[in-house]
Amino acid sequence: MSQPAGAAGSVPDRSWFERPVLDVAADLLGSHLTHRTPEGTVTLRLTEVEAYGGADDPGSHAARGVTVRNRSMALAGGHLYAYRHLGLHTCLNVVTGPVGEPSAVLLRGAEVVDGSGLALARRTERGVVREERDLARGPARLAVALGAGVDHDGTDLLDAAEGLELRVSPDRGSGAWTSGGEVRRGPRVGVSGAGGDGALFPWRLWLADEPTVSAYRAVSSRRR
DNA sequence: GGTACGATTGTCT
DNA sequence: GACAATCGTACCT
Repeated sequence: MSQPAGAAGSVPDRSWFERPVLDVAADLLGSHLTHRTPEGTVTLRLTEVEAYGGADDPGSHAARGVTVRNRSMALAGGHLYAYRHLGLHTCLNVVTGPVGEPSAVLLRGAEVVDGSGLALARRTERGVVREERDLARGPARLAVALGAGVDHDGTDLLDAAEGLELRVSPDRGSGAWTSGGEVRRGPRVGVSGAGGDGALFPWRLWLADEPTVSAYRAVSSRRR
């Protein structure tokens, strides 16, 4: 398959991922994530992410240290941390920081810029897709559209043989967007516990005016 | 060994 | 707007 003209961005190196998690999160917005499989290729443009730190972040999986589930968070930056939530859904994270310092960026929303037919087919298998913007709006939907699951946990994005490739948006300058919408910041979605009110950790980042950004939902109090 | 709960989503009212 | 689905992990006894 030939590279489309004007293919967005460049492939970052390891040091790009080993920066502070908030810096990486901000720079991931607008970046393109491609997954090549035998059935086809899907490329996403990331529009919404959330940053999660280590022991200092009470909302993070790593708040109580590295465990079997979150061990991928402590890998070198540039790896993928994928986990199953509620036994139903898969959520994808890009690991940041150096080895042994768990932190990651949760991919919450994206626009399908290539392979929308394949993404739609994958999503339709799991339910009804009402609008095209819903293809990858929400972390679990994003994972389905991309064709990634928990078996991609620990995958290295810098290893081309894995079929996953990240390209940083060419619009990214030194920390500020010049086009394509501005970066907004707010409390993280659905995080319960000490980090739930978002006052201390407004680490959800998204691009303003993007229809693929998921709606904010406060922590719901549900009976069991 | 047992139990509570979660970085969600889809459906029903 | 509210709730059920569903299961692996963490924590407690």
